[in-house]
Amino acid sequence: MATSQPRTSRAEQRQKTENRILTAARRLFADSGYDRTTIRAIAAEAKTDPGLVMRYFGSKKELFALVAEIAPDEPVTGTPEQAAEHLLTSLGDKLEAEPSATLAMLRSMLTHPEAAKEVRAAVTNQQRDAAAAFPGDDAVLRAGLIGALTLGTVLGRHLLRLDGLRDAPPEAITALLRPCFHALVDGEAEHAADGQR
Amino acid sequence: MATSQPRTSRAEQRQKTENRILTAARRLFADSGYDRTTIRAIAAEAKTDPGLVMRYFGSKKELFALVAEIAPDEPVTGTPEQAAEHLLTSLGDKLEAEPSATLAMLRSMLTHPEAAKEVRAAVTNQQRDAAAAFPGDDAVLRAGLIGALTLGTVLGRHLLRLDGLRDAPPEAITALLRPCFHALVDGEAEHAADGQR
DNA sequence: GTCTATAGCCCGATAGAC
DNA sequence: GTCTATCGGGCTATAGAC
Repeated sequence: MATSQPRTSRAEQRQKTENRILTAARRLFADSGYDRTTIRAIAAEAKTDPGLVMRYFGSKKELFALVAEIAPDEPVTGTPEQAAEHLLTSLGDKLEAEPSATLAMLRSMLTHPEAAKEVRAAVTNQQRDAAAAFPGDDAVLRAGLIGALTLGTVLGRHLLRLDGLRDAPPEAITALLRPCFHALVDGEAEHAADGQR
Repeated sequence: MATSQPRTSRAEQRQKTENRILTAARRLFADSGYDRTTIRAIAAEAKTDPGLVMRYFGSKKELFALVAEIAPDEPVTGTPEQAAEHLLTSLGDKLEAEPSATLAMLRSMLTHPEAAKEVRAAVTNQQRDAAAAFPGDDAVLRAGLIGALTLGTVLGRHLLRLDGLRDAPPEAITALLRPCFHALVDGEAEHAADGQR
């Protein structure tokens, strides 16, 4: 009547397998993007079989949606100067280490429509409330530019691994971009091509 | 002995078909990236059949390599201020209209290794000789940042189509980025997080 | 030369054995 | 519950009919 009690129960074993699958999926999606990552490869890296992956997570699309995510940024508030510093700090964090869940999303954003939607939504969100903290009537454009610059810098560091960007200390990069961000927040475009300020 | 002379010779007809294939391939690669673009779809859009596409261009990889390209930027020279203005003008051109050959490359750069190599090479090239025109010992990093910012802005406009960036006049964007570029060229990082300049 | 038919492969997903 | 075998379908690439 009494069932034997193994050292690791079935439930525990299943949990471990699920976690191995999730970790493998995150890594492979981040490395190769949605299309080039196969259920078979995920199963192999997680040391299980493709059938289990499908059984646990339903479909490749669902698995991607589960492991790829962009952590929402903290809302931007305060004076323009505080907003700029906040955005710089946030960029510094992304440069320090971007979780592979985010890299999976970024890697796929140009070719997987679902990922494109997520990235657009994340940037647009941040853009909307950043713009509210900026003076001037082209605040949305300037906030969008900050989003684009941030994205370009993160891409250059983690995905394209450009010279210099690849291994510079995050503070060196944010220090260099500080004048950029403050200029964009304040909205002081310079008009002359030849006069220097 | 004399062969009849049709109004459009076989050679002309073939030329026209090849051109239709090339145009279709550029458009589809730019829209959907390397993996999601199929030879079948290219043939359908060019109003031919997949066999001919393969016959004319050998393989999907070769066709992509033929139609996707990044036009090399003009070399950066002159004083730091001139270099900054040159890079801004170059960015303005890319914002005005990016050829679909380039968009095809950019669309695929995160998931197709060949495209990644090409984009890296293009950025690194520009970065190298830009750095030579900059003062300071972290010139390579600053030049790399300008490359990353440029890439982010172009991506935001043409591929992600972010609010504001999508339809702003190029001059409005370059005007806003002018202080950024000049600051990065000169290498005047601001150090204090709380003091404003 | 142009196009049709299909080979050969790998995929995501499923059914059923254990 | 876990895993194996396989289905149905899409792809690139090729072979052969016209």
